[in-house]
Amino acid sequence: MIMDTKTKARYAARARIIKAMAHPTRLLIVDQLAQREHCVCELRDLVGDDISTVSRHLSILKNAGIIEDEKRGTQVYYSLRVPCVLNFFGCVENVLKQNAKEQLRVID
Amino acid sequence: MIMDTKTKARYAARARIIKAMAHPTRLLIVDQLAQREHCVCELRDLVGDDISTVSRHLSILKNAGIIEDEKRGTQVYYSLRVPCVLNFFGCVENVLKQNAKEQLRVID
DNA sequence: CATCTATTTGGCTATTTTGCCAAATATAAA
DNA sequence: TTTATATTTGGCAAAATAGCCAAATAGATG
Repeated sequence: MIMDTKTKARYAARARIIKAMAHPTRLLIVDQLAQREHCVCELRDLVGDDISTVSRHLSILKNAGIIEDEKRGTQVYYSLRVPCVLNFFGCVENVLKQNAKEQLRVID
Repeated sequence: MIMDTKTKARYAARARIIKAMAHPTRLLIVDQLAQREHCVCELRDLVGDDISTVSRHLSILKNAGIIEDEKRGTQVYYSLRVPCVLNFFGCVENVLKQNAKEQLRVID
């Protein structure tokens, strides 16, 4: 009972979105943008990486449709396009907490 | 205003969880396990990949704490440990729908 | 126009991820 | 014990990702 092409494509599309979130720096960026829009240089200061690296992370998130940009003068401001991605954090914390509990249980 | 080590570690931990989900096959597996537990060979039939590949995907999900396993006889049954990951799907569909809308808008 | 600042992109290397095959392991059954 | 089935693991090669530097681009300002 192998998957048809259409179903496969659907999962691939979903994975692309999630993959865009699957990086520490990009999670931090999303977290920051949840509060307010930021320009690239502000995010570089927060992240501490080379600005070209930050720009690449931003383009990955933008490409996935998670954030959007607006150029104002010489700066580019990024903001969260789909706030529901913030719901990920709650569940992720949940998983981490469960894992920690399990760790304790194993050690005992 | 660069990040401290602790904060960095927190985002890294979160990213590890999300990365475990960031693959089409693994999303399919999570989706299936949401309905009921499955043994590896059932999942292999659904996925269509080599069984060693499926096993590796399962170990990644298990390692992240998203699924758990139980050996019964010669088979290993996997089940969802943290159902809240299913909430991801709703938001991901949301993003995909928004992206499609934007596509339409651009074409017009 | 020349220059400055902010951002993106090309190009490169190092690292990680993927997926297969073959071999190892574990349990059940003959 | 031998055999068969289910699963995991080692090892490899191909592909994708990450992050840096340097160069290109774009807008603002003198």
